[in-house]
Amino acid sequence: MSRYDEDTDLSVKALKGFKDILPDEVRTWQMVERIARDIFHRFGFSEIKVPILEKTELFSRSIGEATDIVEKEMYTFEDRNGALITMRPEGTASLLRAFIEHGLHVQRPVQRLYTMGPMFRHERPQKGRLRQFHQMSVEVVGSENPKVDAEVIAMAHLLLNELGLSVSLEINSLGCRSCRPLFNNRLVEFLKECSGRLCPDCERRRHTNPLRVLDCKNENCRSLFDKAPLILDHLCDQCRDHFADMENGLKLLDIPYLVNPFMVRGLDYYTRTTFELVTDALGSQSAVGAGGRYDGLIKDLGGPDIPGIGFAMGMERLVLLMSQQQKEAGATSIDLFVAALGKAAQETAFKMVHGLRVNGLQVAMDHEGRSLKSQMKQAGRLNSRYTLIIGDDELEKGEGTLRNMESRDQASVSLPGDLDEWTGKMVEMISS
RNA sequence: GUGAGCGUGGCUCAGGUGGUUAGAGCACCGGGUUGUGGCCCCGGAGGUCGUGGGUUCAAGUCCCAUCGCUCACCCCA
Repeated sequence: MSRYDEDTDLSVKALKGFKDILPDEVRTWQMVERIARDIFHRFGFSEIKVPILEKTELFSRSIGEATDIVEKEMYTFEDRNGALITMRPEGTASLLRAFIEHGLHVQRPVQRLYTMGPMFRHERPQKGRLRQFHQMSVEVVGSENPKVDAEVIAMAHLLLNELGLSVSLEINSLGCRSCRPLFNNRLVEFLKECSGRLCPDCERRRHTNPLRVLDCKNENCRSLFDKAPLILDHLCDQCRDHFADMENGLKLLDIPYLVNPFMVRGLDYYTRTTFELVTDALGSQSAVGAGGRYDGLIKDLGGPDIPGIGFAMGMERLVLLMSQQQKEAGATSIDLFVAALGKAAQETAFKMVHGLRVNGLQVAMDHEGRSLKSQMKQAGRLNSRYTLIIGDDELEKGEGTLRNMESRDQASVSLPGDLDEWTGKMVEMISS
């Protein structure tokens, strides 16, 4: 559109990277959310709802000042009072902020929480990546036991499983604040030796974020990294034991996994265990879920010095996989369609339909005065189990025709003398 | 921020080297069955071809610009 038309064209479209989720697709979303909540509850998690807007500082302090997310992807602006605020780019920071603010750690030594909702990052949209996207964010706060890591990973794995999706699990450890810096130094030295033979991106990352270099996709770089130092070989004793215990936990639960020593995370706060649930079915967006441990984060945010672990799952990516693997939610159906012919019948039907809805049935009718054939069509389209046909003849006789749409059997049913009594009978008849 | 591809009715797409009223399938509405669905048949409504400009006697069809969408890089769930 030219600028001229932007002025005259009154149609407004959604922002780039912002999507409407239409009813057909929402059904799959609801299914995913229902199954997820069910599983989270089985594992003892409680839902928490947190705001979408936070002080910008929350994210720069947790995610990391130098990360791409904070540096160039956040929706940040001044509110009307001049306060610098940001639309959350991820869920963990907000959840932990709430955790700290309300002192939840004193209620229970170990807390299991999850939240779901929209996140915002100003990136160039592509397959499986939007500017407003949705995540489930799951966190266990207060335990550094590696069994908890394994348990959380097992839960994420189970969720994918129950959704009928096949993805693979990759794990790694990033070490802690005492062993990671040592490894980092060694890596920087190694990369210095490689200088000149790395791809331009790696040459840049070598300085900005050395760890990132390790998961470069460039073939040439990868071959160079055959001899690169691996974090797993440089873990301190405690981290090595922690990783081994976590692995053991996965084995005890029969969770298949792959150790990927090149896996890194885009958020600075991760320590020790990290993991990703990956697929090759989403184009370049391979991770449907990812997470890890963040043992110093809560303290950094002004809370008590307690550890935590969690993960996020991308709802859009889950739903995309669901449709690709033909796991979408099936068609919906209703209990009854009332086909009324003529004005008097429509008025009676109007009352009946409301009475049935009040009593819990899913009921539809047509108000446009269409032909019976047309109304039957609507009933079929709505997947109605029954259709009640009422014309002027039926009104006079005091009997309607109830058609079982699947078996095509029809029977006479009396029309309401007393509406409440009749409604009760209908509900019973149709529910059985 | 960089690169590539695409932009025709609600949706999916046809429309060789420019030439009379722009097509199909799905969806929608009506009819065939004077009061009965999912199949079938018939009919109907709905687009001026993203937008602007240019070339030409003539452009959806060529050129330029612009907007938008998509995918990829980067990064990430």
